[in-house]
Amino acid sequence: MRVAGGSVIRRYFNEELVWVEPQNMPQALYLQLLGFLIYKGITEGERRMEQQAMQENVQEYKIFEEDPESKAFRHTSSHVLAQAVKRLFPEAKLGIGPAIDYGFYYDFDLEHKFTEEDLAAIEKEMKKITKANIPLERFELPREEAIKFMEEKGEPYKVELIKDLPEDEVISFYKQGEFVDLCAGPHKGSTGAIKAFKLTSVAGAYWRGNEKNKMLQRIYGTSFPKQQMLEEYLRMLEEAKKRDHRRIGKEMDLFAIMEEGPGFPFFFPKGMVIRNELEAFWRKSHVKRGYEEIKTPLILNEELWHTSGHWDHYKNNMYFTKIDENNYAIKPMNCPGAMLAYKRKMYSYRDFPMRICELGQVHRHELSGALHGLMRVRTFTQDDAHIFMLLEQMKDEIVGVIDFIDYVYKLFGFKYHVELSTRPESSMGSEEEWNRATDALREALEDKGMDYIINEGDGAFYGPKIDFHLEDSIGRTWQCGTIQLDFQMPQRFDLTYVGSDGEKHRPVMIHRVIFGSIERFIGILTEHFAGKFPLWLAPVQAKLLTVTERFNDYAYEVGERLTEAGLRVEVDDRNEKIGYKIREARIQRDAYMLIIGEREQEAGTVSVRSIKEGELGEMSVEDLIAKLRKEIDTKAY
RNA sequence: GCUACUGUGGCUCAGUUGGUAGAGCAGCUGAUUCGUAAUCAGCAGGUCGCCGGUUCGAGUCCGGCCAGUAGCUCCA
Repeated sequence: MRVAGGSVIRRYFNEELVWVEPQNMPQALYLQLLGFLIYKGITEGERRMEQQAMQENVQEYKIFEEDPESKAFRHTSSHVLAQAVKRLFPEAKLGIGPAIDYGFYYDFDLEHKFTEEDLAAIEKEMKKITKANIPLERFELPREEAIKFMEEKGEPYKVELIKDLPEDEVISFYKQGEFVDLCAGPHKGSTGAIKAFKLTSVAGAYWRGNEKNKMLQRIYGTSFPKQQMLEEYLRMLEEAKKRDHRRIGKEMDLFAIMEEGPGFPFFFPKGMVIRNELEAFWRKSHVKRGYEEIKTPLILNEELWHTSGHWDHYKNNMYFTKIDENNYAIKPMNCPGAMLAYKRKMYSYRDFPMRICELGQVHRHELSGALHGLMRVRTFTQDDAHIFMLLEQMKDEIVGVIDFIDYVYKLFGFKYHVELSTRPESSMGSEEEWNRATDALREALEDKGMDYIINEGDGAFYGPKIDFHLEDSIGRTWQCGTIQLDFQMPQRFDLTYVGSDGEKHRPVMIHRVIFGSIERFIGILTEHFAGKFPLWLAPVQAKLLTVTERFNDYAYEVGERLTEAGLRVEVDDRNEKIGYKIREARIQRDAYMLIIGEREQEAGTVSVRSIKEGELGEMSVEDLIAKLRKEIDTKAY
């Protein structure tokens, strides 16, 4: 994984770490880097220097999560966990126990449900094991013996794992004291290497990730070679939590999800400012790229969804309703509506490529346990587009969309990764069509020289797709942009155009989104910027704070001028102390605080304080307006 | 949907072995007119998620439902 050198951390404030707006580095990446540094065991002072160096010229960093040495370290931690559990609960059956990005986990099958107290007891037992500094020894067994070995130990899950290994695979075990585990390794030499760890949570997890299998209990933990590193890491997690979009959304009064509508978010005035600015930006940038906008209905009859294939492949996620004894569905996707819009008239090959976009609100019945703030909801607005074209225009169009998405994400300073998803089990169309479509996407990616992961069987039911994933503040990734190639819908809806030969032909179509969903995108933006949005998105761009009520008139006068200059302004004219007003404005993440008192009134100026940069000193109102306008206009379309 | 946990005034949280709700902030009123992260005082605000059960008595125990959190599964 490559990381371009970016600004990481700038200063400390009252002992508390201040997160710097990651202009070109997402929070999670920052955490990873820091985790890596912590892992390397450097001191606070060294770390700051290290960070300085990172800012200036470091082009590439190997990340904690991928460092093989630290991975082995966390993996050994999971074995220690399993050993401790086996000591305390001998009847527990072992599942799997790998290292993960920031820690490790182990799955157990056990009647008894692990409690908080159990975790504490297990931790204690783990301490004993690490203190005893037990050496880890690797040994190998032939297949049959390995199976017999695990059968004798009464580990049915391990037996299953061994049986599923390829015939020629070497079957290796690691032994530490009385504990033996099937494991490919590598590991640390002994349990004493693990100096600091913490079990963080217990959760259910299906055996081998299949919901038809039994649900096992999974214990999560994290570990480090030094206690101080663990503490540092846990503090980082706390900091990351502070930028959770659900928390900031509440603090800034942007949006909320209420008990009366699970998964159906409300947007309040300040949230709507962000939303409307995003939509305005979206429209302008689409017009510039030759898109035309449409709007299709939320509700369409059931017949349509049979035609589109949604009935067969997506029914479980749809909401239905009845109107005058006829069956209707609330749209879970915008494509069928777009198909009908296409079919309203005849087209020539000269009309292509035809790019039709739509901010389409969809409803999907997501599982209750999957809902998560704005990131996973039951109604959301896709910034959708359908592009109709000739086969030979396909690659250029895909490349065009990739560039568009890249442009938008870079504008916000997002780093992202790309996945290519192939044919799922439940799908329509022929093998040949799928191959052709998948190849087209792959070629476009390779043309652009983009790194991508292949995600087997994860495509949409009507076609393969390229997904763009952005990270949230604690490193979870969320799919936002996607480009999906579709040979099915045009067939199902019998879409045609007239070619140069005067005959009817079938157009090729792609679906794509850039934000993915406006809701999710706002959630990610909120965390990415920790609520300190770029000025063009900031709900309040300038907040006027008067030192005493005597300066209210002047404040309103200045406010008027700023409003006329097109800025979003609020005046805090309350009878409160200036420190109090500043504190509140900071919590609200108002972009610029303008302090107005005696000095400013007399000089006809304002004292400027930026949420990002702190005090900037006195400024004339004209200069301020020029500065803010310039900052807003850095956003291009 | 599954597993575990959680659910007390707008927000953040107290509430001891079951005896009939408490704080801070926000809000309102008044005083203060005070220069860069919380001025002081007073007032008001809660059928303790909902329904049922146990009990003389339940925020506190039990059951069901609803919602949330973490993870699994699924996905923009």
